[in-house]
Amino acid sequence: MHKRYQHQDFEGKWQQVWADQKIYDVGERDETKEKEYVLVEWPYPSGNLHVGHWYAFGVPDIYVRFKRMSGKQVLYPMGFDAFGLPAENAAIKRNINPKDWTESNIAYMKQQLLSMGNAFSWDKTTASIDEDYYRWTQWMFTEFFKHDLAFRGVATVNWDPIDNTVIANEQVLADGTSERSGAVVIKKELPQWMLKITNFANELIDDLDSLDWPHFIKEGQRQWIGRSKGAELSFTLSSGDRVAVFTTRIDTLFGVTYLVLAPEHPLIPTLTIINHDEVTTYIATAAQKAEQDRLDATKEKTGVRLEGVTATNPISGEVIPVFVADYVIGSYGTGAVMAVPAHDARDYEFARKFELPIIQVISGTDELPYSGPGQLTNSGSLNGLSIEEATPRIIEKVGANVTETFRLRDWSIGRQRYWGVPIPIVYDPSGQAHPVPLEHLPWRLPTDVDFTPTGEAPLAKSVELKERTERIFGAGWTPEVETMDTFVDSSWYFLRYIDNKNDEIFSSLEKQRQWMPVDTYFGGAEHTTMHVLYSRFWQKALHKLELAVHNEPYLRRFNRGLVLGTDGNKMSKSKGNVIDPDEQVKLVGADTVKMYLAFMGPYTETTTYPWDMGGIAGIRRFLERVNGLVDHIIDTEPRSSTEQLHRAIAKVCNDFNHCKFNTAISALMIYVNHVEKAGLSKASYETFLTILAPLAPHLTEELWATLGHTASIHLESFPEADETYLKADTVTIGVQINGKLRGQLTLPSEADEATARAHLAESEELKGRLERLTITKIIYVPGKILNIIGTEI
RNA sequence: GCCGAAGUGGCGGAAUGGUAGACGCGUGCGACUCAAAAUCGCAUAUCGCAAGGUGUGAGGGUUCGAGUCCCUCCUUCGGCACCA
Repeated sequence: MHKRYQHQDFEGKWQQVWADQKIYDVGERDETKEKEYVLVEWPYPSGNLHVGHWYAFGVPDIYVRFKRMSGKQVLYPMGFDAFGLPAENAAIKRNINPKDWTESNIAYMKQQLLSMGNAFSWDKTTASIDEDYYRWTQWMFTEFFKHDLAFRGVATVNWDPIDNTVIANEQVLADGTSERSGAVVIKKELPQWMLKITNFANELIDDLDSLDWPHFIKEGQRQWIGRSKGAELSFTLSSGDRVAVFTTRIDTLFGVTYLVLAPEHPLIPTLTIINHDEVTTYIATAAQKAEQDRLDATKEKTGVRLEGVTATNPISGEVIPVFVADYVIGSYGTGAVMAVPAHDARDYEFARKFELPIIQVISGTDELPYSGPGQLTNSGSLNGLSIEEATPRIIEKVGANVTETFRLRDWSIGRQRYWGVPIPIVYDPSGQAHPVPLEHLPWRLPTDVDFTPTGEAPLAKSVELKERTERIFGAGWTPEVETMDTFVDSSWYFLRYIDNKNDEIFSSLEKQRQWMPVDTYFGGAEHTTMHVLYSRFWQKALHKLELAVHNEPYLRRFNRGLVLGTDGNKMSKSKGNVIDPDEQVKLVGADTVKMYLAFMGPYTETTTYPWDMGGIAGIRRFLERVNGLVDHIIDTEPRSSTEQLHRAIAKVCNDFNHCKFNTAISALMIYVNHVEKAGLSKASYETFLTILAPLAPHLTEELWATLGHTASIHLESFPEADETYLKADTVTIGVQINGKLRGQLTLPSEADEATARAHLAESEELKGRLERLTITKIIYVPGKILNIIGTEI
């Protein structure tokens, strides 16, 4: 008789044993085995594990354990992305140091993570706040600086005019106000530390082709980078200046009826403009314009004509007016646009408002604006040509350059915050920036800082930082006072895991050759563009500087879904629908919680799953039955049980490989349903425990030990299905008449068509129908279907 | 508006172009019990007494055969959003 399933009696015990025996540590690379690097996004140590963490780390753990048992050397590291605003806010609120707060959270969270019973490679852990981590973050930044990949540029930032500080996009609320002060956020041009991600724009798109990622993630990145192929050409102004414009539709050049410059366009201040005051006022208003208005694409277009300035259409020689309007973006393309109101919705709207001529130059419809295919018209000698034919001719005629433009901007990484990696730059007395040399790294975050927000960068108030700079570099030298965006920290953590104790370099080429690239990266959909793109850039930049072996960090990427509350809403304290995983674990055990999350639905779908109390009870019920399975052991099991076992092995193995944990679990349920009735041998019982082990590591370990085993079940090999048991003697197939299902037929599994016909002739079920049928054709797909085509009498 | 994903029972979801609804939840009936819970057994897409129909968002198409492939449309979700 079996013991009751008391998860609380053994889950903690086994977690302790695994930790003591370090059975999940990977140690050095073992070249006799294939490697598998499984990565999950390292968490922010908020101090409390929620269901999302379980979903993010617990379900991939199934895959990890399966691969490990299948003979791979699996690296499944865990660490902490521990810089960031929440620590600063918590510290301000509780009047404690962000470092202490963060470190105590990490310690607590490690304990919680252990309670999940995951097979983490704890010997490879790291955290972004460790000095031997951020030292290298800083060093790589200085290398980028030396190679012009990090630079001081000008970026448009979100400016909070009440707090007088730069705020992040995420802190701008949907209505365009600041999350912090409630002020209406404005755009401001400020000098910023930037990373030259745009240098890699083409590679970041083109190299996606080599990756085994879902289509939608690749498309998301492509769209984010936003490559447009087109042409750049110049218009000559009445002042003699030339204005470059970028267009994807140079074929519509004859339809240009005006030119538009962005308010930020550098040429404007140099021009002699009759209505100078009006233009200046407009530009000032546009610059101060609230984020609120800019967000609203449906708002009416505004602009001012530059009186006294005209431009000449390079192909028609026509003289056209020039406008300044904020619907043209200064930082995209050349910051100037040739307006073709007949074939562009925005230009059309603007032209209607300012009563400008609209000349249709592509035929196809009378409905304007029109952007579909057609022939050129009103285009001089080019009339009648298709868009494709006309494009190269016009390019040649006006001497345009075929070019590409990107939506992607350089990455602005400076933050006026305390709790981050100090940007390792010092300025000499003339204001020239110099990288802090490696011997002085880590360039430590000073502690003598009041980080209460005032609008000034907190590090500017540090006496220690100022004195340190002067002591090391000389009198009059000053430190950079900004810290780095935390996305920088997480752009290379997977490289540190594999060589986390190296003092010489952030990650040796040797270790990279051994472990990189990441084979499977499980993560959240919210990181599709930002983090995944930034870290791809970082990898490419390192590769270019010959500091990284590989050009791409992640071979395979999966985005998981989102677990909702029982009411179908996103879990939130205010809705009171938060499921506390600790409570659930206490109630039903870690194995049940993990298996329930895996059973809810396919893991690699980016969708939502409401938490179902009945569903988790069902999983617990299943594990109770597994616990009692020992009572069904018999000396000689029937062949059906052996067949079912091997079918389950084959199915589970295949499903695990494809991360389809839900159907793998269902296969195991089918097996248990069968052997509870038919009985199973002791050998089969042991085999079953090994295939269940990745899903229920604690229970299977306990049952394994009960059988007298002294070594862990997790060191066993994953069984292989025996082909001879996968084939049944007979097979039941469907019989269709004219494509409609009309009955069934049980045949020997290797039956040929003649045999199938012979069985059909004897079928009582189908007799009546067949008598009324003149058969013209029979389609027989062995093991699948018999379709009889004919005419009914 | 553009890009992407998805629409299957009361619910979560299964289904290499080949018997739609596996598995689980829920529900109903039964067994056990003084009773309830737990557990076990049976049933459970839908219309129909039945024979037999009808069914995977809608409508077309390809095919011997379509949830699956193609076209048009609708709805929901996610991302981007004046990017020339």
